[in-house]
Amino acid sequence: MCWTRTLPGAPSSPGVQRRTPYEWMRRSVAAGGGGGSGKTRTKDKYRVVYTDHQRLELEKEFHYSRYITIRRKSELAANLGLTERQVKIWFQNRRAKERKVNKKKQQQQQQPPQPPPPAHEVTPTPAGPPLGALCPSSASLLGTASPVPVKEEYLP
DNA sequence: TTGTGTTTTACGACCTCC
DNA sequence: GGAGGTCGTAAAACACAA
Repeated sequence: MCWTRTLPGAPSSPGVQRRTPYEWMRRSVAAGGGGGSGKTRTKDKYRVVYTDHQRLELEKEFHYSRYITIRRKSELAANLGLTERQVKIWFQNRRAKERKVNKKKQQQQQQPPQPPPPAHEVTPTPAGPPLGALCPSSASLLGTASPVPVKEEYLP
């Protein structure tokens, strides 16, 4: 993901208009977030699309720790207007995505070298960019560069 | 504009840990 | 036993080439 898409309301893409998040919020409050009534997969709305803000906060949390604590989960859910279940599933899916990406990278490294791209396309950071390099907009919003400060919740 | 491939939510099945 | 993990998958949302 990495905010390379034209996300609505994303700071890095002010002029681009994707389907406004408020539209789906309006239509799917009951379906989205489980509506507090259990099933979230309804005929009316199969799945909701999280807002940039929700995704950003979740991503930030994921950068702090790939496994969220119960306490942080409930806090985040309350702050973002999601259910704890949604937060949990988001982290599960996010970890799955990371594994998938890592697997892909490994496969690419094991493959024989591809024909060299034109000189102007050679990337200067072949050794795996830091988090911020992959997600510049996210990184800028994170505020700090990679040694990420440990949140007090994660301290013993 | 449309067809197609990718990404993103959400779930069920199964497994592990306390 | 319940909560939460992975894995696989469905389907909507999205990006992009033709």
